[in-house]
Amino acid sequence: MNMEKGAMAKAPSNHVVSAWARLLRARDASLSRIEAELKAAELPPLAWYDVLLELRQAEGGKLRPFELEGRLLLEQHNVSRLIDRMEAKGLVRRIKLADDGRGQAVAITEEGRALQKKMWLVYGPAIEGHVGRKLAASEAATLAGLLQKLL
Amino acid sequence: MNMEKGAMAKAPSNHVVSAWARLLRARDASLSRIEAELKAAELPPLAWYDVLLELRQAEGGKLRPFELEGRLLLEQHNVSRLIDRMEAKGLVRRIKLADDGRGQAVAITEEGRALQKKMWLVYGPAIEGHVGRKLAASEAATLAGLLQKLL
DNA sequence: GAAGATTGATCTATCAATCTTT
DNA sequence: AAAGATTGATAGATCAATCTTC
Repeated sequence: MNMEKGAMAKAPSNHVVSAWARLLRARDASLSRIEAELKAAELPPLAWYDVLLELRQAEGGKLRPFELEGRLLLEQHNVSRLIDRMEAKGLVRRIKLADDGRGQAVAITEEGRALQKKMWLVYGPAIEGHVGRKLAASEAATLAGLLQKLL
Repeated sequence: MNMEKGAMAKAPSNHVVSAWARLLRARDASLSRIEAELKAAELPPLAWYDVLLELRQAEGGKLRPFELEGRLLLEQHNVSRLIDRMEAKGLVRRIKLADDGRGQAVAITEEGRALQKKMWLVYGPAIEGHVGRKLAASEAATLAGLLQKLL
């Protein structure tokens, strides 16, 4: 019986398949409802919010692209073009680094900080309306704990 | 205090925000790992699997595009082009309906059935390896139950 | 050569408009 | 007009290749 390492996984149980299928559906359904609210408020997509929030929380309001990549689970080329668009809107700006000629830093601007706050005014209530409202407080905590195990 | 209908949602609790953030991350992380396995096996993306599975489970192995749309949470034009690509590969075929001149049905082909089985041989173990393995049996059942509430 | 990041080409997703049948 | 479905145009995502600096 060769069962070493992570290889040789067998077929999943019905409970596991059900959890996986519902993870996909619950995410798609909730996200599309929440994104619809942002869109109705004429705000940009959630990916922009995620970038702005990470930058705002970072030391000095800036991160290097590969750090954003890791935190947002994006790939390098996607980060590159996402930053392009956001820089074009004045939400972030690229800064050359003195100590490493290869790298740059992406810094949030005042406009970026303002947009992040403005988006949260819609995003927060949307999370509450489409997620929080459907769960008891203890259920939300349990769900957060179980999902943590999948990371 | 105007609190009628679904309007006026307030800011979400920390547990709710945490559950939501992890729902997004857990889905992205698990999906990218699982899709990577399909890709390594030179198999098509999961969306194709979903279509094939829905068709196989449907009465007569066929569904109308708008039925697929509802089950897969896709939009009409996306279904239209997804079917285009799958039909080009011989996995499904469009059939004109006698009773409703507007509509068509999408039917799974033998090649489609074969591909669905072949994909499951990789997909099933990938679900077990990236999801099932990280949860106790009772945890998977609890997770499935909580996610159900979000639909 | 490897790390950090970008670019060109291509594929997919999305929006608005269109077409046919009911 | 409404339902079912498709199409043209465009934005975004993905792949492979490239560029610069370490």
